[in-house]
Amino acid sequence: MRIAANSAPGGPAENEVGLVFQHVARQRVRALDTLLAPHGLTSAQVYVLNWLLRRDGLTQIELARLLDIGTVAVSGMIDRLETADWVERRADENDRRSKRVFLKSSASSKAHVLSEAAARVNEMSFEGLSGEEVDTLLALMRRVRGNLRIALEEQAGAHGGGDGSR
Amino acid sequence: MRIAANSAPGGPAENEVGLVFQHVARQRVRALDTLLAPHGLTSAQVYVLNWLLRRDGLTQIELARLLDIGTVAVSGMIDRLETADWVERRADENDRRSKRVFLKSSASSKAHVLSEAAARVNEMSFEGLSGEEVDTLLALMRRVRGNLRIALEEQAGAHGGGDGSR
DNA sequence: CGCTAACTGTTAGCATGTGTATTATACGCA
DNA sequence: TGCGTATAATACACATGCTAACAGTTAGCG
Repeated sequence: MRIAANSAPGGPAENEVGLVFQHVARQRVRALDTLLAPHGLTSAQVYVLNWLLRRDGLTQIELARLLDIGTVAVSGMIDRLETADWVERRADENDRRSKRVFLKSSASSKAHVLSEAAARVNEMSFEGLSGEEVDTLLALMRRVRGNLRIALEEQAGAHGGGDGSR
Repeated sequence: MRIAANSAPGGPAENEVGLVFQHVARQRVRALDTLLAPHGLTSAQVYVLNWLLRRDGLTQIELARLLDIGTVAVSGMIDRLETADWVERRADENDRRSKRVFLKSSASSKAHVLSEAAARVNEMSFEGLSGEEVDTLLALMRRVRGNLRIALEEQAGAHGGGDGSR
């Protein structure tokens, strides 16, 4: 099937730019999910577990900020991780609003699986790219992320916006 | 809050690489959704409409391939777009299994809104990057997408895999 | 102290994506 | 011709994200 080039008369080329970011992100999720499925884990869950491996006992709101998702999404994630016995919630001693999330041993013992899967997806992604190209790509992506972070804050603030839950 | 650098003892640096792709993709969705909400549209719906603006009457499976999602997801998308009266399904004359999706006038008349929103998100994303840097970034992203496309096919084929619905 | 505002987490309802299974149709080859 | 396979769309169940609304707790300030 042939698709018209970007400059098609009625076809906005801006759209294709957006799709490439969506596609890469989703492809990486699919690749990671496939690698993790035999262990009963998903990519999103592994992002949570990896932060906890670095820093056990994070509060849910700290996780939300690190993962750049809302507190509602974290709540659901921890529900599922807790049900599957990977983590447990414990009340914070100093602030009864907060709950801290701790890894259980079943999760800690899987640390190598998580790193290996992440490394494998990076290999798949960067096949044929030089180290320098990978560095360039990641540096540019981080600049884009920074741009969007600022722009989204302005966007939220502009229309009388929300509670800052993300 | 300070986060340990990538080389933290137990903390796999591979993970942070994955997150940057996830974050940029989600941030772009959020920015686009915010711009489109006043028009009663979402980013995913706009990706569909934009392809139809280029090529009206695509079948659902063609849309699935262009958007790199499964046929099930397309089915749901078109359900919602049809309910909101943006598009309509018509039976294919030559193949009674297929349904072709056509824009309704309410959608065609919004074409400029869609391009402007997409262009605005690109401005937000690429603020402060030179044209050359943007080209470099997009070229590298397309190479990554190509790598992952191949790797995912191998991954699917390797374990006795599926029906090729994506 | 007490009131108000901010913060943390959850519930409810929705959009978007996934995998698996099913139905209906089309096609290829004995 | 007819049987078996491939294809197109869908139903079902679930994971992940969102917004809005709420409850409980903390903190700030008169």
